[in-house]
Amino acid sequence: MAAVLPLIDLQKQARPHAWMNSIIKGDCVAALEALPDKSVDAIFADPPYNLQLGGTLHRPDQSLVDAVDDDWDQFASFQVYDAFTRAWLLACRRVLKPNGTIWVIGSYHNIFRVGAIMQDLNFWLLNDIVWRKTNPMPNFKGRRFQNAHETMIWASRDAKAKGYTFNYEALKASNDDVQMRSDWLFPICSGGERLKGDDGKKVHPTQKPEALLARIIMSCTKPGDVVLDPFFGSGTTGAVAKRLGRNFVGIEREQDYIDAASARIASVEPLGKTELTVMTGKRAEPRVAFNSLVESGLVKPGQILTDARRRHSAIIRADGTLTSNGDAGSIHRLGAKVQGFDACNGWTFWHYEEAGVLKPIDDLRTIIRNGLPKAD
Amino acid sequence: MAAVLPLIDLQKQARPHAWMNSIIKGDCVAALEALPDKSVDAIFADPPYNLQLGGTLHRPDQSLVDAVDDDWDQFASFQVYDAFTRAWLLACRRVLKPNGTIWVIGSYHNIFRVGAIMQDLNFWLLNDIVWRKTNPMPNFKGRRFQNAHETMIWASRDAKAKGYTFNYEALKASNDDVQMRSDWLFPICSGGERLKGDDGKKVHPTQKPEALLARIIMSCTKPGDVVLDPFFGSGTTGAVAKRLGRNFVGIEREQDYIDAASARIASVEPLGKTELTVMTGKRAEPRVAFNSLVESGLVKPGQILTDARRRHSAIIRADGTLTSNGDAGSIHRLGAKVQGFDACNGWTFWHYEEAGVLKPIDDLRTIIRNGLPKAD
DNA sequence: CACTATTCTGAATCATCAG
DNA sequence: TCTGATGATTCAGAATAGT
Repeated sequence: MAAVLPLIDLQKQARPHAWMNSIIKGDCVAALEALPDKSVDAIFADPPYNLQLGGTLHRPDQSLVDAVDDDWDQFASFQVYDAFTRAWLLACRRVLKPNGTIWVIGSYHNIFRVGAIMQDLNFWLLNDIVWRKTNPMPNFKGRRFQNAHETMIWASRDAKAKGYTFNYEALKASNDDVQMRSDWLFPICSGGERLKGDDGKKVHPTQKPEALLARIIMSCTKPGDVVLDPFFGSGTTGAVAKRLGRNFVGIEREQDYIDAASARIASVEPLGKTELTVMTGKRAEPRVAFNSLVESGLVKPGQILTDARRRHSAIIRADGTLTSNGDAGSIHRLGAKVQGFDACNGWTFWHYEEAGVLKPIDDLRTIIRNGLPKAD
Repeated sequence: MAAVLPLIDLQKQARPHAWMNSIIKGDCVAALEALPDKSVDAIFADPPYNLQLGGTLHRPDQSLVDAVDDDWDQFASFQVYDAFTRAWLLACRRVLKPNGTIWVIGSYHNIFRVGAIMQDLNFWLLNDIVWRKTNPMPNFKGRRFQNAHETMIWASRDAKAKGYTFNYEALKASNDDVQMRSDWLFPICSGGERLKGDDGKKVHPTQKPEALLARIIMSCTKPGDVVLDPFFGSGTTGAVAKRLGRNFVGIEREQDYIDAASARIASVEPLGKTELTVMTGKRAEPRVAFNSLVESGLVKPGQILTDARRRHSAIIRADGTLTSNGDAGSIHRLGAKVQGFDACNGWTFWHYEEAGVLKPIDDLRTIIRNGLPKAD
C-alpha cells in the first residue's frame, strides 16, 4: 500500500510533510499510519453506505463475505460493517487535532450505525446536517417516500474540545444575516461538474457536489488548514480544498479514482486572499479594557453612564470601574447587578450622552480599536 | 401498573379489547404486556431523547431557556439508554402486526442509537424522514448550526414484510401531484394547539404538532386501524388518530399527562373522509440565501457586482459575503453601507453583468427557485 | 377597534481567557 | 485542572401591552 503521489503544494512553501496535498493509495486504516498523531484540522468522510443491501458484502480487506443463511447473514453483515466503521473512525480520531472536527455523510442504511459508533468512540456530536437534494432520484415503485436527502454528522474529537473552528459570522452573513440552519439545499452532482470517463460513463457512482464540500470546508476550517478525506473517490474534497486555499490529504484504494482525482485537482485554480477572507465578529477583535477609554480621555472619571432607557445610571471612577447606589464593579458586573442578572455585556448596556443622544460605550471601543486619532 | 382508563370507542362498535382507545398507565414495557401479539397496525414512538445538558443557558437578553431536564430524560450512560431502547423496541415489535410499521422520532442525541438498535432487532428501515421546523429555537451562542430539524425513522417489522400500508397516491395528490419527499416542513407546536395548565405553563415540554402526526397517520394507516403510542405524553397521537377515524392505544407513566391527554382527546371531533384531504397548506416561496448563488456557481468568488448605475462596486468572496474598499458584509449590509443607509435590499441593489447588460442578482435567485422541486 | 411596539418562548448536548 | 473575570450571543411566531 501507500504509494505516495505528491500533487501540488498549495502554500508555496517547503512541503512540511510528504503526505500533504497528496493522495495516499491504500486501505484507509493502513494508509492513515503514514500520518502522525493530531496532524489534520478537519476530516470529511464519505464511507461506503450500505454493505447489507445489494446481496454482496465485503470485509474491510475487500474479501467477499459468503452469505449462508438470511438471519445469520444479516447479523453478520452489521457486525462486519460496524467493525469496519469502528476501525476507520479510530484511525481518523488519532490523526485529528484536539480542536479538529470530523464530518461523515451517509444515508439511512448506514448513518445510524456510524453515529452510534462515533458516540461510543467519544466523538462529541455537534450537529446532524441534512443535505436536501433539489433533484433526488424518484422512488420508482411507489412503496416509500422519495429518498430526498442524505445525513451528515459533524463532531468534535471529544466533549471537552471547545476551541474548534466554526466560522459562524461568515455563514450568517452569507445566509441573509440569519444563522445557518441544519438543513441545506443543494443539487446532486451532475452536468459539467460530474467527472466522466472516455466512455462517457461517470467515473464515480457517488461523486459529491462541490457546493456541499465548499460549505463544509468554509464552515469549519481556516485557509492553510489540512483537510483529510479517507474515502477520496473522485477527489471532490481535494478540489474544493485547493480552490479554497486549504491543504488536503486523500486516501483511496483504486487507481482509476486516483488518476481521475489527480487530474481534476491539478486543473483547479486557488482563489486569492481577498476572496478567501471571511466575515468575523466581535469575538475575533482584540480585547479592549474599559479603563483604556478612561486613560485615553474618551470618557472621564465622574461622568455618568446610563442604560439605553435611562432606567439605570452609574458614575465612572478613575480606576475604570463604575459605581451606583453603593454598588461598584466592572462595567459588566455592575450592569448585571443593577438589572438583577447573572451576566451582562457592559459594552452594549451602558450608554454615554453626546449632543443629547445616548450612544453605547461600545462605539468608543471601536474608536480605540481603529486607532485613536493622534493627539498632542 | 396498568390501570386501564377507557376513553371512547371511535368505531361505534363493540370494543374488541379493553385497551382500545384508552391510555394505559404504567411503564412502557410492562404496560405493553396488556396487549396481545400482533395487535396494532402502526406505532408512533417519541421516546426520551437523552439530552445531556451542561448548565443553564441564557438567551442574549439574559432570559433563561426552559430546558428539558425532566427526570424521564435522565440516563446514566449510553449503555443504560441502549438497554432501555432495546427493551421498549422489542416489546413494541411483539405487538406490531406483521405488516405493521413503526415510526420513531428523535434528535442527533439519540436517533443514531435508536436506528442502529432497530436494525439490530431486525426492523427493516423504509425511510428516514426529516421534520424541518419553520421556527426552531436559535443557537444562542453561535457555536453550532441552528438545530432546525428532527429525524424520524419509518420501519417495517422485518425485511420480508412487503404488504405494509403506504398511501402513496393520496400523499402524492396532496403534494401537488409529485411524490412526497423525505423532508417535511412544519412549524413547532405553539399557539392555541399547545396544551397549557391553569398556571399558563405548558403541560408537556415536547408536545408534537398535530400536522406532523396527521401526515404520519395518513401515510401508513387506514381508517379503523389501531395506532399505538408507547410514550403518549400530551396525547397528540391519540387526538389525531381520533380525528382521522383511527383507533389508538396510549401508554403513559405520569398521571398529569394522562389527565391532560384524556380531556384533549375527549374534545376531538372525528372528521369526515372529505375533510381529510385538505391538510397540507400551500408552501411559501422558499427563501434563498446569496451563498446559494456562490455555491451553485451562478456567481463566482472574485466576481464584481455593481449597483444599477455602476456608482458602487463590490467583490464577491468565497463565503458568500461582499467586500468593497475595506468594508465587508452581507449583500444587504454592504449595500446599505456603500450608500450610507441603514438598510438595503441587496437582491435588487447589486447587479451582475451579462453580455454587457447589468441585471439584478435577484434574477439569479429566481433561477435557483425555479430549480426547486415541489415539496411540503 | 385598529395598529404598533414589546415581551415571551421553543427537545439545547451553546465561551474563552488569564492567573 | 480549576476559578474568576470578561463579554459574546437569537429567529419566528404568538401573546400581550400600549397608542
